[in-house]
Amino acid sequence: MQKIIYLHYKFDSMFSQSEENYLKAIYHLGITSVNGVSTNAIAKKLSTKASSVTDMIKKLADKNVLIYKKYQGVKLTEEGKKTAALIVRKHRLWEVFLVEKLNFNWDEVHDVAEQLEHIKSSKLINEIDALLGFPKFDPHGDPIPDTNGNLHLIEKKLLSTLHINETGICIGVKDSSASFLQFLDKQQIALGQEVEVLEKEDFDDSMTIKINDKKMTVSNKIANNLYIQKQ
Amino acid sequence: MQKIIYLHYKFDSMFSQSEENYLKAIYHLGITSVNGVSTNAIAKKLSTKASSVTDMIKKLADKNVLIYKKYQGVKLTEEGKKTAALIVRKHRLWEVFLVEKLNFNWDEVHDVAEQLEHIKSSKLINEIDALLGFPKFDPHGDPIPDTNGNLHLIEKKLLSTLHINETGICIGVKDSSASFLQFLDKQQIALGQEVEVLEKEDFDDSMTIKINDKKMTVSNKIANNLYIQKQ
DNA sequence: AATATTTTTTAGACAAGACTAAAAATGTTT
DNA sequence: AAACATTTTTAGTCTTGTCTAAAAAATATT
Repeated sequence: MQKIIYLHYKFDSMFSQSEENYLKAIYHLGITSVNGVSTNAIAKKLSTKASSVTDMIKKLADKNVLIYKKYQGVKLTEEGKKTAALIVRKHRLWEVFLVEKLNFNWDEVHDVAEQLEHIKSSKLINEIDALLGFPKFDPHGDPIPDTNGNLHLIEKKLLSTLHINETGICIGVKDSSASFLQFLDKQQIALGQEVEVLEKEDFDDSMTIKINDKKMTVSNKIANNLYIQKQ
Repeated sequence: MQKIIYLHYKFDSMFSQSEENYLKAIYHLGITSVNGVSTNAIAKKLSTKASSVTDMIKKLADKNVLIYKKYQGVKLTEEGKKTAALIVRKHRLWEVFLVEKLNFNWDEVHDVAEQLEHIKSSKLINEIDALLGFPKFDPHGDPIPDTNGNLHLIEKKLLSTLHINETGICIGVKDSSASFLQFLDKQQIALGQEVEVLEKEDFDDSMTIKINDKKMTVSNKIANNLYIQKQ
């Protein structure tokens, strides 16, 4: 008599930290494009070499989280998308936790969340979610995928695309580098504030806006990195 | 003209996850003995092979966190002790966090804390410490080292060493395996409860105690794993 | 003190993940 | 379509951390 043992491979997660980082990078890169994600794009995103990427995507293809045809780039499978989304979920929930509960500023959370996102415990992340009151967005305005990896996309435009007299609410940043976030802090620009476009300068694409009841001029680079929800 | 670059190796931590696990194991094993910690003891603690241990302790000796002489076992240096103590600090603070803030039971925290203890961010752990109100003990009654790695030892005895009519307070467990902790839960024995020894049985070293105003008989195995603070 | 046993170390191998350099495929020009 | 440029892959190497098997040292036993 022999007992059959069912291996529950999907118990929590079967991916190494490195594999998770690749999945997340491909997920982020693939979200915009309909085509496959190129080896070089992945290498650039992860600050690694194309040859290392080729090695890893072969491994991930064997694990059925992505489709790989030589020289054709890669595409995540449904399983791959879900796995990646759940890592993103963890990352963003930890960011909210750090800001809401531990007095981190929004420019300090990234590196720590980058580590915390790899902690394997579904109870842990669900309890964090509950502790925070099931937030739907992280401190940079990015949406938090639900427990199934689905995310509720919200309509948003870059500030730079608004026309004169249009108004909206500042709901996110495209560039979430510490330097940009610190710049916004200095200018007292924060998410949730109301914005109105007063003037646009053709010469350098700068624009004059009223934000938080203060009038100010922002460069195109700034306007290109602030997401606005149209009212 | 050449700029001199000072490398701040001590920034946060220069140890790999594996190195940290070895340091912690040696720290725990060395706390009791005055002699060095043997290769085999480390291998057993980490469920690895003696040959792997030899490799690693050579590397750690090169990094000046321990003293190693062939066939003589190892001893942590002051730097090694501090490094290890700070990992233990993180582990125990995370355990408190999980129990106090995330509804974990004391028998569920170990594996998750084992992962969380490797997160590198001094701000993170200090904020967790503050959020918890600077606790001095973890959920199993073990002391939490301070930011310098020092720990305040408290006088405690095993329940098994108490004599008839002696009383005390249950303040910790020696064995913190899930099965022992679940057993205590079932018996409604918890830290903080008052204990009085009513009877001791010479035959099997079991003892009858009054705990939490309930009379019960506990085996020697139990009494050997419960720490009592004498009143 | 000699032998047996246990512990520890060495030597060599392996897997994961990264790298360099060169080859192959694809894309772009003219 | 041929030549050039870019991207991607392959082949081989390296590091970290692990392992097995065998050798060496320390400890225990007779």
